[in-house]
Amino acid sequence: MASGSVTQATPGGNAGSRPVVTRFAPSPTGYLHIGGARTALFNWLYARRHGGKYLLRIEDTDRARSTEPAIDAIFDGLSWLGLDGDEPATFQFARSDRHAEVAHKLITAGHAYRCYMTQDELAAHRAKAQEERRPFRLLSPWRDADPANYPDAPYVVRIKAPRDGETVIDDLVQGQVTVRNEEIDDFVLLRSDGTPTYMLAVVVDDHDMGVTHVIRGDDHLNNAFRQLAIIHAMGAIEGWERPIYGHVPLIHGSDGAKLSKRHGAIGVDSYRDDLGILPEALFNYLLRLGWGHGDDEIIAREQAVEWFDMTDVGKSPSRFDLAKLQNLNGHYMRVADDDRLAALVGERLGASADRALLARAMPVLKVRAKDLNELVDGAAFLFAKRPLVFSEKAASLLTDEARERLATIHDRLAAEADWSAEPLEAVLKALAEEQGLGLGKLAQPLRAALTGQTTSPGIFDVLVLLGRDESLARIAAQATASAGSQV
RNA sequence: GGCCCCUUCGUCUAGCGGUUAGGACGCGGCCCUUUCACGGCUGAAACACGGGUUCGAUUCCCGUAGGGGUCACCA
Repeated sequence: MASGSVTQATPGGNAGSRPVVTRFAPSPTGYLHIGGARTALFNWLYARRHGGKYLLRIEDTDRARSTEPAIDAIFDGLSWLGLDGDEPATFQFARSDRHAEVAHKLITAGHAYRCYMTQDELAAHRAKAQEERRPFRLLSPWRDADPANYPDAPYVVRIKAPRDGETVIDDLVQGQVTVRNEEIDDFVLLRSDGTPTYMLAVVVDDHDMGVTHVIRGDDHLNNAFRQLAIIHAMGAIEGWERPIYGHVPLIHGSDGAKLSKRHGAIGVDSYRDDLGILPEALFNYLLRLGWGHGDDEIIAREQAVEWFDMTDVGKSPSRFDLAKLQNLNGHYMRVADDDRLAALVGERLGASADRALLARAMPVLKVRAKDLNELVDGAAFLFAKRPLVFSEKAASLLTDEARERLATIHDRLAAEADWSAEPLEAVLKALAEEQGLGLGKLAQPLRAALTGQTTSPGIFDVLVLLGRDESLARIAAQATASAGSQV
């Protein structure tokens, strides 16, 4: 698959012939966002599809920005989506010594060097380049300096990047991408305090973890060329192999701009807790963002493992569409287990909610909701206390005429011994026919009296769910009250 | 600005030289119906533009335009 650099040998070849090992390597500086979740998903899927391993690595080398809550949120989000790593996660910061060790090997072999330029000097060079309107390219005077001339001052370690030729990547998603080596600067490997940079750490960790396939966001495509410089150098020293890359296009917000806090860049936990999304729905949605399998839309986890491949990942960025996610969520709620849904809704409703009642109501409740929040709203009438609170529309339904009918309905229903849907329906239909009315003329006021709303599950289901006593009490409350008062 | 990538309905996508350009979400209409949903049927809606290559381009090549990414002692 991956070809070598045109001008550089790639000792050891590539990782394509080994068993697949993928990894998801988030930096814990924020929460697990939608883009990260999809990257994790693709890595998981690719590993499963090819019978390989899927690993996790926390890139916490930025001590100032890495936080414990962020790490927890990432693990929590991944776990919720069923994307736990196959082995305990690696923490990058803990491996600093190993990273430094590699940097020193690079120096010894002449592939890296100490650079004594200060940040002020660098800034000055950059400013000058800016002023002269030419691209800034670092040319460190220390690249080929004699160690005998090293001053007693702080230094960083820089890679001695190749300056001739070009580097080629055969990307699983993007295809063949070529960059001239002169575009690759002598980036920093070790900071002046001796700590490794991200660029060094990823390469070393990926190598040590045996990662064969690096599947990540498109924003890393340029980095791949830098990382390859390190890999090629270590390849010359110890035979390191280059991984196979797959750079997945980014997910944008609904306005086409980069996902930001303003639109959609909320954590995965927010989709669960605030938007009431089911994990299987987000899984399915994310899967279809950038990847397709013919006309298939509803794709279960097992099916995804069977079908997924990186070659089917599209090359263009996609926009996040909440409406579609919610539609998918509606589907998954309808097929979800009633007890599970009852538990989820129960959590949100608090201890007072009767789980058994919720579970019994679920079949007629869940077809009317596209997320857990709507499910909670739809279930509210079950636990409402008298006197009911009426919506404006429901109140307007309870006219004097309607209240009179409710009185009749109350008496007829009270006379029915078998409180189940069929006989209750028979009673109301008989009454409607007797009065020469459509069933709706009776059902709508009844619905209002029973639920305080104008929409609800089928009225006979509501009657049964509420039970004889509560139903009759709610009807009586409206039948006896005079129009206008809302008891 | 340099470098890299991308471009099919509003959105997600199928398509891999010859199709009435298909599906899904959303939107409109109809049906079902005690409300709202679900479900069914149906309608409007796309190949960014310009050159090539070819008997023939949505499909291949080159430009243009637009969009995105990246240029740190952040990751």
